[in-house]
Amino acid sequence: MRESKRKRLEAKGWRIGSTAEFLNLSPEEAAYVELKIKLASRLREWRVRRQFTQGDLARVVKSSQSRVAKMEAGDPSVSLDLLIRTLLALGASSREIARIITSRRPATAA
Amino acid sequence: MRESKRKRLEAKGWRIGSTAEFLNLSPEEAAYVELKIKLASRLREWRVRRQFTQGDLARVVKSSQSRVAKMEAGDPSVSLDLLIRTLLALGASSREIARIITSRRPATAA
DNA sequence: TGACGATATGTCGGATGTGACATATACTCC
DNA sequence: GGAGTATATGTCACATCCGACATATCGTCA
Repeated sequence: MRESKRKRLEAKGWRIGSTAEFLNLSPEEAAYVELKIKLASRLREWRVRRQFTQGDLARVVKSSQSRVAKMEAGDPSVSLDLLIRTLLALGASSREIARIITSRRPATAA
Repeated sequence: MRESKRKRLEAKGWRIGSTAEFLNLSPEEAAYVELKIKLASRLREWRVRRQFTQGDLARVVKSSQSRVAKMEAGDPSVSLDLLIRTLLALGASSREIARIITSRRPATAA
C-alpha cells in the first residue's frame, strides 16, 4: 500500500525526496527524524520476518495495534523512547540498537 | 562531589555495584537505564570539556539548569528522547550517538 | 462485486515528561 | 565563618505521549 501510494503520488507529478528536504527541518531535527525512521523500519522488519501481525506485536510489547502502526510509520506522536524501549523489549541489545542507528536508511520505507 | 559522596558511602560499608543489580530490573529495563546513563555521562563530559556550566548548556539547548542537572544524573523524569535530542542539538551525529551507546559504561559516573 | 483480515488514521482520557522556579547543598576563596 | 558560584533536589502548570477504541482504507480471494 505504501508502495502504491508512492506510485500514485509520483504519477501526479510529485517527486519523492528526503523528509528533511520537504519539510524544512534544522539539522538536528532532521537527524532526529532520521533516527526515528531507522528504528521504525527495523521494527517493521523484525515483525514481518517473524510473520507477526501488528496486533501480535502489540500483545508482546503490551501496546495496541494502532500504536504499533504509528511506531512503524514514525508518527510524530511516537517518541524515540518508545521505539527503543520496544526494540529492547523484543530482545535487541544496545549494540544492535547502535547498529540500527548507524545503518544507512532504507531507500523506501518498510 | 560525586566522588566524595561515593567515598563516604563506601566508608559506611556500602558496595557500589550496577544499578540493575541493586534495584531488581528486568533485562530490558536494565538495558534502558544503562543507555540513559551512558548518554547522560557523555553529555556531562561534553559540557565539562567545554568548560560550560549547567546554566550555559541549558541556554544553548533552551532548557533550564535544573533539567540539565537531571539529565546528567539520568533522573527518571528524563527520557531517552530528551537526552538524544540534546546531544543532537549539540552537534552530535547519529554515528556518535551510536558510539556512545556501544561504549562501555564509565566506571564511576561523570 | 463483497467479505474478510491486516494496516492506517483520528480521537480521547489519563499518564509521563518538560521548563521554570525556589531552595538546599556543595565547593572555592577570602 | 561568610559571600559567591555551581550543582542537586523538590515542586508545579502545562505540554506531549501513550494505550485504547472506533473507523477508514488496503489487499486478497472467491
